[in-house]
Amino acid sequence: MIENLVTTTDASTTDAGTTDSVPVRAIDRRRAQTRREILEAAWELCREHGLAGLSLRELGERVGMRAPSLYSYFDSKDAIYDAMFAEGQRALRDRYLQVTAALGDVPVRGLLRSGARTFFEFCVADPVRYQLMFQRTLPTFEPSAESYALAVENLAILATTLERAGVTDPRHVDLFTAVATGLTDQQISNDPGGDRWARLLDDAVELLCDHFGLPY
Amino acid sequence: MIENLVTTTDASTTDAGTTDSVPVRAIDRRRAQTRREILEAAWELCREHGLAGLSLRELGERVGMRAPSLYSYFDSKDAIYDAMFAEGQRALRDRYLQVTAALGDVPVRGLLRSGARTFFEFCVADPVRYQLMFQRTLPTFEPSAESYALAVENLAILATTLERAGVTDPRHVDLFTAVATGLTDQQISNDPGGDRWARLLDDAVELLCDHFGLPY
DNA sequence: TAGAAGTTTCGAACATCGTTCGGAGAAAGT
DNA sequence: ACTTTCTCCGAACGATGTTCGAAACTTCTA
Repeated sequence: MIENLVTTTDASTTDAGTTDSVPVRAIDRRRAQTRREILEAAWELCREHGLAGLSLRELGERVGMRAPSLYSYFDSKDAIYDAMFAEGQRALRDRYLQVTAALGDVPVRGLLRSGARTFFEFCVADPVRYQLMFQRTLPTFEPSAESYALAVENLAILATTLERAGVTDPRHVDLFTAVATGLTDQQISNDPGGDRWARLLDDAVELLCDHFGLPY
Repeated sequence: MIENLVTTTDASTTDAGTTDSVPVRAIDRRRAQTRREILEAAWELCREHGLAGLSLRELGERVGMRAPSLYSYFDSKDAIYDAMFAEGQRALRDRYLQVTAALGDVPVRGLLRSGARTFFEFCVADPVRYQLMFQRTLPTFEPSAESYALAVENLAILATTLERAGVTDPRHVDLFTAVATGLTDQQISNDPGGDRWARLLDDAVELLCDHFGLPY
């Protein structure tokens, strides 16, 4: 059982996509709903035209308004990216917790194997999201403190998983993340939709476990 | 002696940074010189404002002309990126050949160690160049056939090096590149200017060599 | 229910961007 | 000296993110 390690900064409960806490007034619920629609359309457009190809006029059109109207929901274009970034981090966290909870008692190597695969498949499932979350590619965008905290939290979850598996040396943690992201990156960049590097994942984890001296 | 192999398309000989082949007419030499100046200024600006932050008006100003004048040297902004991409690939190839030539007869593990380190240090030395060459981040830019051929050539050099060291299994080649790029990417993204992942490089190569069953 | 307060929408406009066009001026070739 | 070629740039086009202000709509309060 994984208890409440959640209640730190903001975005307390797992609200599946909302940035603000759950609204009470009807007007606020409508507003939050529109925000969700905008973000959903933004994801679509980014997948169509690339992350940097997002146009506010086109985005507005897709949700039935003009570009300036978007500014009553988000302070800027980068604020939209920031909300998407936060959504991605929350989705990854939920996936981590979900997988960890479903696993129960599993040998340490299985723990690392499933951790690596969870990350890998999460990234491969949505390359644009991966680019936004892990590759600092948009020139003006930088995640806000709140969103960055979510990323830190996810790193902490990873570190906890590794520690639980007996990996304590920081060098080993770094090597593990490097190999996982390396395989992921190659897969997305050089064989999108395929499994050329996906097939190497289990072997790589096994190799690292040997190197770390972990039991089976 | 380099005779008149000029009349083909372009880029035949090793001209260390020029895109077109070595010009004979004075006017063409002047033109090539201006192209080099533009590219040099473009590198500078990209390092200052990020790869996507390059502005043609600002670029023109830095080389003493207005933005439209750049169009007599490059067909478009993406053509400038393409020339920079090609420059990067040529620089990496030269670095590869230079290191390989200096090595002479070296045990296979040393070969792989120095190959990985060459790549790593080349990338870390200029993150913007790395982003342009290896991360598909600019939405409209795609390397031209000529430039892409340089990238393929570099991959071939890498493959040859691995083969010479006894690594023939394609899965092993893929794993090697994934680990090398993974360490590189983490270093650039999460510890720029530091050596947090650089220190792991030799260990990682050694680990892979063990896994490949290579002699010492 | 009437009016005040707050919120949402959008046309117009600004600065900036990559890019095109056309003409002026310089350089090169004959 | 004449012609051809090339270089440079002001003006302008369409697109971008963003701001402003005035309407229209919604919500709250007397």
